[in-house]
Formats: sequence, structure tokens, C-alpha cells
Amino acid sequence: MAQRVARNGRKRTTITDVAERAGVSVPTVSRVVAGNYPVAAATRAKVMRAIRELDYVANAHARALAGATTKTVAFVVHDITAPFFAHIAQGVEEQARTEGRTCLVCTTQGDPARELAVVEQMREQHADAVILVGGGSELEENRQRMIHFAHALDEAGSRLVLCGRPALGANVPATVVEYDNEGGAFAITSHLLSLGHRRIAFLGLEEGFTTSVERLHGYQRAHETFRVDPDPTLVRAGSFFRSFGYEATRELLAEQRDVTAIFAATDIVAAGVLHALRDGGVQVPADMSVVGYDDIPLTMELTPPLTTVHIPHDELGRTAVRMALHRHEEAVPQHVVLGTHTVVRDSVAPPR
Amino acid sequence: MAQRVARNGRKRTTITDVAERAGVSVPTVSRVVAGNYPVAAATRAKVMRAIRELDYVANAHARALAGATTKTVAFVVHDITAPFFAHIAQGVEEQARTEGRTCLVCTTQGDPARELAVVEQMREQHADAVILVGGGSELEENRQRMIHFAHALDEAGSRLVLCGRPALGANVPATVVEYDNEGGAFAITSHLLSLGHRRIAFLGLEEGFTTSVERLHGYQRAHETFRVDPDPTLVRAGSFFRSFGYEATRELLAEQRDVTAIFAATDIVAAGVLHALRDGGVQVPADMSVVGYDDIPLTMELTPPLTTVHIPHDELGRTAVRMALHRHEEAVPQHVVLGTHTVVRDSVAPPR
DNA sequence: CTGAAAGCGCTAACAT
DNA sequence: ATGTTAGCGCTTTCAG
Repeated sequence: MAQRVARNGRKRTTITDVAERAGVSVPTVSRVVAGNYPVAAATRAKVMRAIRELDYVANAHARALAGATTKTVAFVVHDITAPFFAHIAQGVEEQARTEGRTCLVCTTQGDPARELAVVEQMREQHADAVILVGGGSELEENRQRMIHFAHALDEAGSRLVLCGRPALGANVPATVVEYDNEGGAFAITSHLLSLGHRRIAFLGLEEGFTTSVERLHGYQRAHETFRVDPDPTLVRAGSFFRSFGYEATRELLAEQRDVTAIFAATDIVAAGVLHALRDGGVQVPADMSVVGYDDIPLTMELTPPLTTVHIPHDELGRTAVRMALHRHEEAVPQHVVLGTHTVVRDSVAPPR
Repeated sequence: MAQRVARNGRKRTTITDVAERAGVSVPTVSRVVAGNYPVAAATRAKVMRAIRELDYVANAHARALAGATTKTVAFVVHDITAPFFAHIAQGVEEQARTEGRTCLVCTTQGDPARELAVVEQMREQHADAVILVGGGSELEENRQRMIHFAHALDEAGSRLVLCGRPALGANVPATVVEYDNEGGAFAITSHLLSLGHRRIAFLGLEEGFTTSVERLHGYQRAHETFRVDPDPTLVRAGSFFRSFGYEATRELLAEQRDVTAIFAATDIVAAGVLHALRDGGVQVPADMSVVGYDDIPLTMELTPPLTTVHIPHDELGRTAVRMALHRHEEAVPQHVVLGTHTVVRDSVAPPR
């Protein structure tokens, strides 16, 4: 009664081996492993012993195929090295584990085509939930494809979760966990305005990505509230990378636009801004105030430590998993907006 | 011929639905999907059409169960938010995708017990490779358990990969991808010594974790080479966290030990060191030289930018996947040590 | 409490 | 080139 040899020539201990060794039937072994059905103590002991002796582990695929339960959560993200995503991932992973799930992770490098391909792949895996993180494409075509996936997943008993990106529409079966992106931008811009800043540059509008657009809206609404007309030429489009912050700031400095504060769309961009300012001999915050967005750990290491908008990263990830998995329970909403708030550090002062 | 309804009440399009719709047999559908067998163009077209109309995706579990190939790579890491791990993860994910694999990610928070549990779980998943990243436990018991897993995975046709952690022994079937941890520490310590530093503190020895022990060895060997006796009281044990760097430096300063350089075991620790130095009014590098280890992106944002040891993170991850998956091909080694090198930035100067 | 029987969705011989 | 026949390893009725 040695283990069978599979087609590929590998020996793998199966439930049948265990059953033979323990002198019981296959379903009995299944029952003691699952532990959800009465089994005589003596029988259980025999089976457990056989399992240990044979070093048996269940085949997750056979289990998924026979039962209905996959016990995996898929997590799709632009780039796992970005602290913003990594911290959400952390929350997802923790909650998934708490709920007894394994976590599949895929990165898309921000490519909408790859995102679509990855979601398709997750559909094959029958994940209990597919969590999409980070600014999505605003192209109508991609939006439609995503709506399609939401329905496909729903019909398959799975769930699409949009985490930190806008909802797809009213009748789309999806869970959405947002953070108050626009509100955070509004608050930190107001902070600047209330201190007397009137010429505030906004760096990092990424066309077609909702995240930056919403942040810009917050910036604009704050200006309206304070009844100041923002100078549209102070809004610079670019990437979310450090180098963009550096370049854009150099330009701004060269142009002598009388800017007294810079709102970088992300902390990473702000790091580039600070660097350019230092290179240009501009004192922060004395000569120029700088704020960022995201509140990643890096902000504390910057010189000076950066005033920024805090996003509840972990909470976002945990909530996404929790809401998706418990969506059939009552009182579990399927759309929440988590709050953001300004974290005041040392990079802001009133204008001279 | 609508889709069947599974036990759990979900309708899912299966290969049978497609076959019926296209008016062919199930294996024919399988063949066009796999694309590894001759199928008449007309038949293929019919099948493709049915697939599109039914929005069919293959069930990865059924596929894994029937065939031998799982097409997943598991990746086990302490903490995905640590840049060190995130960058390796990036390499793993990229290479896995290149090789047509999905990536399972699990975090252990550095807990050896959880690591063991996770590896067990990966065994159930039948991943093609299980990649363990980061300093492992030096406890003999855990080592034995890991050796056991290496054999179990091997017998199951999978592969244990140790990435950035030491090999388990000569006859253990595992792939190991290391970086020259000791060599990097030797080089950067030599850099300091050659500039004339004689009292160099080493911060961040984490007992029981090989990574820090090897770095300490490099530090010591460099001293021997330069024929200087290192002061053992200058070696401080602690965590790899920022706070440890801060605290340890405050102590060092308070003790007035005539230290002229600090070797922090990681860049994160170095960030804490720099912070403490700034708080204490100590100029870097004029009054104190500081070096780190890892070369994470943060180092460039520190003030001053940190001289550190570069680790080829991406390469480590990619190599791990490549070597494991191609282990049966000739000329693919199963143990490599990737090089590290000192990156000189602005945190080091000769002692006063 | 336990066993026998059926089937999850797919692939891989074996036929034709 | 296509269909037929067997499973892969497990769970879940249904009997006893």
C-alpha cells in the first residue's frame, strides 16, 4: 500500500493511501480532516495516526473541485513595491488569513490591458473575492469590460472589490471601499489657504486616472470655498514618480511664478519637490511650503518631515476583504468611504 | 443547454456547456483551449465562438487536478511592506508571469511557526515552487522541519527555494539563491577602515537570525584584515526597526565612546541613526560617518543620502523563480550567490 | 457512526 | 482530426 504514482511520475500521498493505511473508507478520512461530522474517537485516532505517518496533506484543487469552496482571495495591484499598495496589501493579507483564506497577488504595472488579463485569470482560480486596488482607467471601454467581469464573478459566486477606486455604477454587483480622496485634498489645501497661501501649485495630475483627478477637485473646491481663483497654469500634469516632482519644481522655480506652496499629488512626488527645492536653495517651509498625499512611512524621513494627507491603508485592505466575504450577512454595507485627514508635520508655514 | 447549476447554487459555464453549444465533444474543446493539438480550422472557429458567447473560462482547479501542472508559484515573506521584501517580490512576480505562472503570496511577520504553517498550506496548493525569502530561524528544530518540507515538496514534484537565506545542508533538495551578505558587510566596513575610522559601531545584531549574523561577520573580518581590534562593546543587538537605530544611537552618544562611524545593519536602522544624530546635533558625515545595508529607495531621501550596500533585489527574485522552474535543464545551477557592492553617497567622510 | 456510489471539470490515453 | 473512455483526489448524498 505505498502511494500511487501519478501520471507525471510523482508520488503523492492521497486520501486513499490514508484510508488504506488506517483501514477505513475514504469518506471517513475526509470527515476527520474536515472535522465537521461525528466520527468515533478511536477511528479518528487511527486516521490521524495514518495522516501523520504518511505525511499527508489534502490536495487543495481536488477539494476546490469537489466542494464549492476555494478559500482564496485575489489581490490585484499596480506595483507591490509602492508603499501605498504594499500597506493595503498588508491589510488584505492579514484579513484574508483571519478569514482562513490564502492570498493570490498579481501586479499590473498600471497597464489596463494587463489588469483585464489578470482579472480573467483570477476568474479561472475561482477566488472568493477579487480585489482591485488603485486608480483605474477612465476609458469607457475598460470600464465596460470591468462591469462585465463584475457580473461574471458575481454569477460564479465570487465578488469584485474596488478598493481605493471609484464605483462602476449603480447596478454593478461589486463591493467598493473608497477613501475620501477629494476630501483629503480639500482639507490640506484649505490648511494652506487658511495660512494665507494664495499661489499654490498642484503637481501630478495624471490624465485618465481618477485618483489624481479627484485630488485636483479637492484642491479646486478649497479654492472656491476660500474665494480665491486658482491659477490654472500652476497645475502641472505628470506622473506619480519622484522625478516628475523634481523636474516640475525646477521648472516652476525657473519660471519665477511667485508660488508660495506646492501640493504634490503623492508623497513620492513631494520627495522630488523637496529635493529640487534644496538644490535650488529654497528653504522649506520658510520660503516654500510643501504638502504631499498618502502618508507613507517615507514622509517622516524627509527633510523636513512632510505635512500630508493620511490614508487608512491597512483599514482599506482589511475592510475590502471583510465586506466582500460577509456580503450576504445583514448590516454589511457594500459601499463605504473611509475618512482621510491631514497630518501636520514640518513642511508648512505661513507665506512670507 | 443552459449552464448547469452547481451544488452551491452557482451557475458556472463549464467545458461541457461549450461542447454542447459548439456541437463537438468535450476533449475537442479542451484541445482548442490548450492549443497543443491539431484541430480543424472550422471546428476551432465554432468552439471559439461558443466560448465567446458563453463567456467561458477554464476551471483552474479541475485543470490542475486532471493534468499535472498547477502553474502557480508561492512566495513566502516576513512582511510585504518592507521595501527589501517588496522588491524581491517584484522580481518573483515578474519572472513568474514571464513563465506563465500565477503568484501566491503569504506573509509570516517573521514568526517561524507561521512560516511552517504557511509552507504546509503551499504544499496543499501544489505550487510549482515555494520561495522562502529573508533570514530564517537558526533554531535547529525549525531547520529540521524545513528540511522535511524540502523533501516533501521534492517528492511531490515541487521545489523549495531559499532566497536570501542560507542553505539547509548538502543533501537537501532545494534551490538556493543568496546574495553575498558577508562580503557586502566586509566591503563597506573596509571602506570605513581605509578612510581611517577605527571605532566603528555595529547596530542591529538580531540574535538567531542569520542575516545580521553574517553582516556582523563581514564587519569583523574587515577589522581583522586591517589588523584593528574591534571593540565588542560597540556591537549592539536589537531589531531591524527604525526605532532601534534611534535608541541605540542616543545611548552611544550619551556614553561618549569616541565612535567615528556607525554601521547600521539595515537602511531602516540607519534612518533612525541619522535622526538621532540630527537630534543630538552631530553633523554627518563631518562628525560621524554612517552606513547602512540594503540600498532601498529610501536611502536617497535621507539627509545626507546614505552610503550603503546594494543588494540586487529584483535579480534575486527573478533568479529564484528561473532556477527553480528550470532545475531539470542542464547547466542550471541550484545554488548561486549574487554579488553585492558598496554604493557611495554622502554619509561617509574621513574621521576628524 | 461508517461505507458505497456518484460526480465536481478537466485532460490524456485509446480508439477511430 | 475527432470522439470514447478513464480517471485526477476529494466531498457529498444516501444507505445501512
